[in-house]
Amino acid sequence: MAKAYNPQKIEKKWQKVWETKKFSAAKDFDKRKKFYALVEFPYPSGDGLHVGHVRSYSALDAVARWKRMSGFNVLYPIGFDAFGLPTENYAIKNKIHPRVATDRNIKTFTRQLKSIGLSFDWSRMVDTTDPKYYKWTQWIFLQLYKAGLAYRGEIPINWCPKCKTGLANEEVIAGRHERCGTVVTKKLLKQWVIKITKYADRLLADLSVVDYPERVKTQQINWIGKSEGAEIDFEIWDEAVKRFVILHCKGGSPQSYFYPWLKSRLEALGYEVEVPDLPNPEAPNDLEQAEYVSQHCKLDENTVLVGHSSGGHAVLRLLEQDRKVRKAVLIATPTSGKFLDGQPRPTVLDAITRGFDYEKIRRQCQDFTVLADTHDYAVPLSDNQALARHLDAKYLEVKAAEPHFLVKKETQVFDAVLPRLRVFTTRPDTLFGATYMVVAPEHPVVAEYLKHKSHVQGVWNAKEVADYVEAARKKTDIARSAEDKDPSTGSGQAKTGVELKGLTVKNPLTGEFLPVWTADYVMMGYGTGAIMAVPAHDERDFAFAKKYRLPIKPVIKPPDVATRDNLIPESGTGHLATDLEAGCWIGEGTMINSGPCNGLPSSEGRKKITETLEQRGLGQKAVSYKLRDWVFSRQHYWGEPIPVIHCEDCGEVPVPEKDLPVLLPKVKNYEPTETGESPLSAIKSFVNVKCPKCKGPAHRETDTMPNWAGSNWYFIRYTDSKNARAFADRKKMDYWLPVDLYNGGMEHTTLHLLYSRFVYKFLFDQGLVPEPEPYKKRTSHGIILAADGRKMSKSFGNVVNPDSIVKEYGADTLRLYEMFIAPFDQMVPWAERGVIGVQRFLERLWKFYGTNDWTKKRPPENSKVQKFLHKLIAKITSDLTEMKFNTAVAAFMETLNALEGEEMVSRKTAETYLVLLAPFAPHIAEELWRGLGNKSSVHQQSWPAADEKYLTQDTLTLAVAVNGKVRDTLEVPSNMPQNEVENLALDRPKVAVHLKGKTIVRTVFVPGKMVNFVVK
RNA sequence: GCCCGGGUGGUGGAAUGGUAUACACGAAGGACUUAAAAUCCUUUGCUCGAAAGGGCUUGCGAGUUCGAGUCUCGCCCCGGGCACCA
Repeated sequence: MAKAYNPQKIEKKWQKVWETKKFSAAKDFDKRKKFYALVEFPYPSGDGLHVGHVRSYSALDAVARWKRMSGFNVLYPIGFDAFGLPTENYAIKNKIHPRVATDRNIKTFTRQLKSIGLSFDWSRMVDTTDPKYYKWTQWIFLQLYKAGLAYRGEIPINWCPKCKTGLANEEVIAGRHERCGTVVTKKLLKQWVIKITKYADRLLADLSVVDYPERVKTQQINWIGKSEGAEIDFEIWDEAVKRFVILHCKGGSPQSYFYPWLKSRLEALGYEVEVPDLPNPEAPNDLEQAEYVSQHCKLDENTVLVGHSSGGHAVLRLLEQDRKVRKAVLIATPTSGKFLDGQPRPTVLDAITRGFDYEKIRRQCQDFTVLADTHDYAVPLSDNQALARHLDAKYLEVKAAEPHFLVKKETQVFDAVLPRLRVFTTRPDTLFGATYMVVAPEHPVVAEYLKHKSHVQGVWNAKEVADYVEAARKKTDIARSAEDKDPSTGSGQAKTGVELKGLTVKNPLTGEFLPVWTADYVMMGYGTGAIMAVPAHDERDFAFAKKYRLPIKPVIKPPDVATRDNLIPESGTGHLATDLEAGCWIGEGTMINSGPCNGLPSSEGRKKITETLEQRGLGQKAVSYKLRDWVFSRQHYWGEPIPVIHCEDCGEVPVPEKDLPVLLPKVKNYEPTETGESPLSAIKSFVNVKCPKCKGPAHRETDTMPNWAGSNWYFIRYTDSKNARAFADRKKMDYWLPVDLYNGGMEHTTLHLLYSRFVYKFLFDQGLVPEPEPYKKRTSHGIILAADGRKMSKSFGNVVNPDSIVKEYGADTLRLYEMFIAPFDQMVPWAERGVIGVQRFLERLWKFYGTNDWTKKRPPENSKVQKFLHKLIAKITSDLTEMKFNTAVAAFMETLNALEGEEMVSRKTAETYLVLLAPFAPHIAEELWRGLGNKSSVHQQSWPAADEKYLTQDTLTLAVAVNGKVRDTLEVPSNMPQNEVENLALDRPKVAVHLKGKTIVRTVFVPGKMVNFVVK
């Protein structure tokens, strides 16, 4: 067997054998213990497989093969994540249908993957663009929809002007689209959004039960961004308001429903409140009730009139009869007489029939608020809307605590009666230091202000505010944050903003009046979109206050500067010296200028102030997350159609499950449009459908899903990839899930990894999957850079195609090299000259097996060889466990080097070596194994165990050191007692030289390692 | 700015607080060859020395320890993530 090593020939040969024998097929319900190894399935781009794919796939292939040999029933599947922009762009550019391009690319990828000898179970292959697959992607969407976790909202979203599509927050990296690098802008679009935020806390908490690398966990923790603090309400001050008169509903009384609660809350804030006992509550007469109020209550231009349901009619009637009031609030007041529950209410109907002179009413009061309940059982929303229109009122639509606001505590009513600005802060302890407020330009209070509502002294700078809001809307995120450094301080940012002149709020604890600003350094999407600015203790507020000469009021005294004790704040941030010079201290300290809290440590003040606010109903503990809801719409062709139909009468109607999948139609033109509409919207036969509910005319949703939709759950499908009745059989899921080992790229940490954890948790809540976490263990490979240190990219022309390496060196060389090149989780530049080292190793291995005559009887091998072998068994086993593939390959090389120098290597040793090598270099191991005359495959051998007796040495090389410096080494039997070793060591001339004239004060003996003399 | 990684020969890298530089690439010298490639052998951290041998060395500076690449503190540099998140 002196043939030359010809990898191309033997690799093809064995790949064929393995495929026909189905060595890598996973067996459902097998009695062996299961092991599910998963790699992120590739996106089949036109560029073909990348050496980066090979790195993680061959590493996990080694693990999968090793696990099989260790007696596990291994599932190591593969598939293709084929929907998405790259294919669509490629198709547009080359005028090929994406379907055709995808099929072609999948074919290429399959050929390439197979050429590497990866032991995937190809029978379970999935393709996310296959209707049999995406039927279930759509089905999962419908489950989310039914659970109220998918909704359509008109929100400003990230928009890529180049790809002409909306993007999720996670797809924007440093203000740019992660795929094409274009600067992302904002666009107001009606979008499908998934409420991933509802799972924020669990996604965070369950990170403690999974085995993920620390860097992955931290990235997810930061992305979810939980902050604990408080929400605090600042009353929007109207100095004209002095008293409230509350008129109850039909069947009510001053003691019923929310009236006593509302009364006491308002009184606590210093307002006069009257809740008259209206006559004939069971059969209210608006004229009679208005007359009663007119006579018994004090109504003037400092009064706010509040009417609940039929009480609202009395309010309207009073105004109609020339009573002037400051403000009127109408809560769920009927106007059409069409009651949703169809119950008769004749006296209420009388009032409606009499009608109201809205023009006259509007003259009596400048400020109307209409509060509607979205799940009212009696008053339709349209009644409230009509009323708001007639009165030019501020219109609020809320979901009441109980339908029609019939409950003891109704915060929504309180909010409507007494408008307040709610802020979120992590530092309630600095409440006494708030000197102004800032709201995001998108905050509703700004729009109200511009509409001349919710203010008192008048709107003095409407144009300035409107211009600012418009400018902020147009700015990209990059432009917002690139407003860069303040030249005066070198840090902080030159923030912009304008005051909403005429708008004032009241500090709930101090009663101080504070101006309100709008500035784009406050984000609408975080917290409440409004902050209390504490310039003395927040760098951003500080910079803003300095620029606009707003007052700065210190309320936290930093720890003692003179002693420099306790200078590190709890948060770990802040640099005392510079902060103090700047006049801004963001750390902890002692409270000053804070009334009853003076002298408290700030951490305690936080608790005390929150409690005080809670007691007075002016605030509460709150948690805020940076995580945003997941924008799920894409205005593109090559994606899963969102299975929803819009009907003029029924509104949004989900496609019935029996009608799934909603097939992607064949179209001529799949280029994205300028308008933000999907190209599907031009396909009449697709768009125009019958409503599944009422059979009336309706149209289909034309947005498609993002590329992450199909990859959310693909690992579930692998357990039962051909199931036509369910997304997977529950018994099979119970057997295979969760994934035991999942390897993928760091770039997916806050995308695919987070999304799929969320979807899996959701499915778990629906009782559809067996566990709350999909992946037991996650590992991450480092990316392979090009030789020039840049990212491999077609545009740089530095991409290495694995085909050429396989052709020149063989798949085994490529596999071993990629494992050898660096630690698995570390990024590394490709260096082709290093490939030769691995190839030389395989050539030497080939020669070693070819030149020994293994058929001849050989004498028993010496224990030295046994030791090499068992050391190798132990090393390879532990390296596979710890995914240290680079040192495993080094160990194979080392051991071969050692064996080459030995005369007596038994056939058994030679065989075991190949068994160990089989997971790493499967082809050559198989060829040499069969060359030794074995009939069965090397891959079906069981994994050897290292024998302890060969791992211990009978002689050891000990280091002899003087004062920690090694001076000599000593060859001794491993069981030699300490005193004999010491005596031996003392006799060594090299040691003696350093001991001469000194006294030994101590001797340190480390068994098996060294002896150290400490001398003076 | 904040949060993670990381810094070891010419290069990729190895090292449970115990002989730093395994394994490999590259380089130099040699063998084989008419020659080259391939292969094999030798050398290869720096430095002083003819040699024996000595000194120095894991980004920098301190500390703990009999002993530190490894642990602690401060600083510098590189990579990644987040980025006005209140």
